[in-house]
Amino acid sequence: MEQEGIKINKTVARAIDIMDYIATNKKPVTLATISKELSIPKSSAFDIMHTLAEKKMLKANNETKQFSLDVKSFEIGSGYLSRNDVHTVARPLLKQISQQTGETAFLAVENNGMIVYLDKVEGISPTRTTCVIGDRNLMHCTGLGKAILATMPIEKIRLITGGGSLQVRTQNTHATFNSLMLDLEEIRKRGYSIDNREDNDYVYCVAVPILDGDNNCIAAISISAIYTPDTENHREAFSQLITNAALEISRKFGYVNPRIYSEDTYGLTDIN
Amino acid sequence: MEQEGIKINKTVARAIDIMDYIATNKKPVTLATISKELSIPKSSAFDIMHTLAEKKMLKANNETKQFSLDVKSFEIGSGYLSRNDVHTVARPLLKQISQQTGETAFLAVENNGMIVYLDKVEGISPTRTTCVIGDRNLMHCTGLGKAILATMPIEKIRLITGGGSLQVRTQNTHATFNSLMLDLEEIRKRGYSIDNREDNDYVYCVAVPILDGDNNCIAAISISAIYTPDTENHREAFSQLITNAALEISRKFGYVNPRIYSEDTYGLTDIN
DNA sequence: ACTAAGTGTTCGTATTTACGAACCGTGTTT
DNA sequence: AAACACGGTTCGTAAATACGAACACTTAGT
Repeated sequence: MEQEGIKINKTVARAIDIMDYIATNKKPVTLATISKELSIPKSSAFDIMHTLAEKKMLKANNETKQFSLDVKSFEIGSGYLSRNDVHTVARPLLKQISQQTGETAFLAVENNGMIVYLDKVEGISPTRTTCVIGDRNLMHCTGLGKAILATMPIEKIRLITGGGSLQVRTQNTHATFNSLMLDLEEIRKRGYSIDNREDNDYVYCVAVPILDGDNNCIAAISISAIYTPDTENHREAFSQLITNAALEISRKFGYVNPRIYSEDTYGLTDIN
Repeated sequence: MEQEGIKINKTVARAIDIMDYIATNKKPVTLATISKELSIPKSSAFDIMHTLAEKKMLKANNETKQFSLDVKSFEIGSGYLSRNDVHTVARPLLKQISQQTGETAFLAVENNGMIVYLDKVEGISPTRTTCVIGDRNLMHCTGLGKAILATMPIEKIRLITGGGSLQVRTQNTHATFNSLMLDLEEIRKRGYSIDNREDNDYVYCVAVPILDGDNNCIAAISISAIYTPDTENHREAFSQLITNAALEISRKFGYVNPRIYSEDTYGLTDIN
């Protein structure tokens, strides 16, 4: 591992790791914590964190000696969305879907083997589902994640999931790689993924990937609702809406096939 | 200037500057551009940008050789909002205000002498106003900016605005420091700021600051509408709504005074 | 009251990075 | 087709950072 020719600059890598740690750990942290958790010498972390604070990336509380994120991190992060085409193209469609169904519509991308929620439009339903924008989640137990996995060659799926037994969240979560692969095959035939309480005991969701002109999966969108015994009755309507929206978005990125999961979409023909 | 005892780490400062540059310039940039614009030697910028790319902060397009922001920047930026208390406390109030008026409600903070838009809830009005979340704007010509300026001591206002002639955006923009100071004094008496087409020829807006237990201004909220000859008729209703909301939010941060601009709020008694 | 354990901070030097210059690859001009 | 311009990449060494150790300060324990 790490035999890449890329020369990693230790200082900037540490700066990012520190901000990432503070962003994911939902509490502000002290210099000592960072030093311990990330195995960075105190004096080194000191220099880095104080420059980050000077640059308004981190906010230093002089009383509690705790560091939290500051506005510049937000400004830079917003820059990602404002020039991320998927986001701007998808948003009106998400709104439309949310209005038509009363449920919440989501947009997510894959990154480092997990999904990252980019956007949501909450429905008016009193029992609507939600999530925190920017948060990560597992792929094998979410509708969005499975929709994306189904576009990938088997080697990549194995790499991401680990290939053996999978982390279980509910009674319905796929516990094994083989079980997941069978589901992915169905997803490809069906044209959309279903998450029937696999991530959360109360949430039902259908999702479809977004593809570009090179048949690369660049994102996925979903409709998500609180599960009730008659949720299945809405499945057909939900899947139609979400598939049409995904096709419309995909076409704006040059995708030309008439359906989302075509043979060209994924490099995989048999799952053995 | 800059005689602080803080030892700035050149490497992390540059890394932040690079991301900041890419975030504010709305186009992807090449290594050469960064090197020229930020006066960083090519070979140094090379190392930094490639580690940033490795860390998923930047995305490197191997064909066009252009760098843009990647998801991690978004994730980190989202971390700011999810633990920024003002944001979570203010959001439901913004929603409420937007529903009651049909117009757009905004939340912004001050940073480095400018306002940064943190959140908005767009109204249903077909002629609603909007902005890009995460963007910056001038203080002296916006309702949000003036509401915040009015809480500051005169030295700080002078520092931020430059103290002399001000950048003019419309016929109504304050062109001089003195003109602005007279307005701020009125704002303090009135309890809220008015932006009557000072930033944009078509936008009218009322705004109020959010204060914490130490009487520090931590943010501002506003209602913004397309200007029409009868917009003034809504002023009283708008200002009541926004002031009540600001007081409600401020109290959650320990603010105890019965009105927003009390004598304790700002260190300033006369403007000469 | 003293000790101990926890912070953050400073400082000198071993270690790492920075960066000028040379190189490579592409596309454009002459 | 040679020369040029303009981008990215590599490399050796001057220059800047990293970091162990010592220090200072606060809080908790005995």
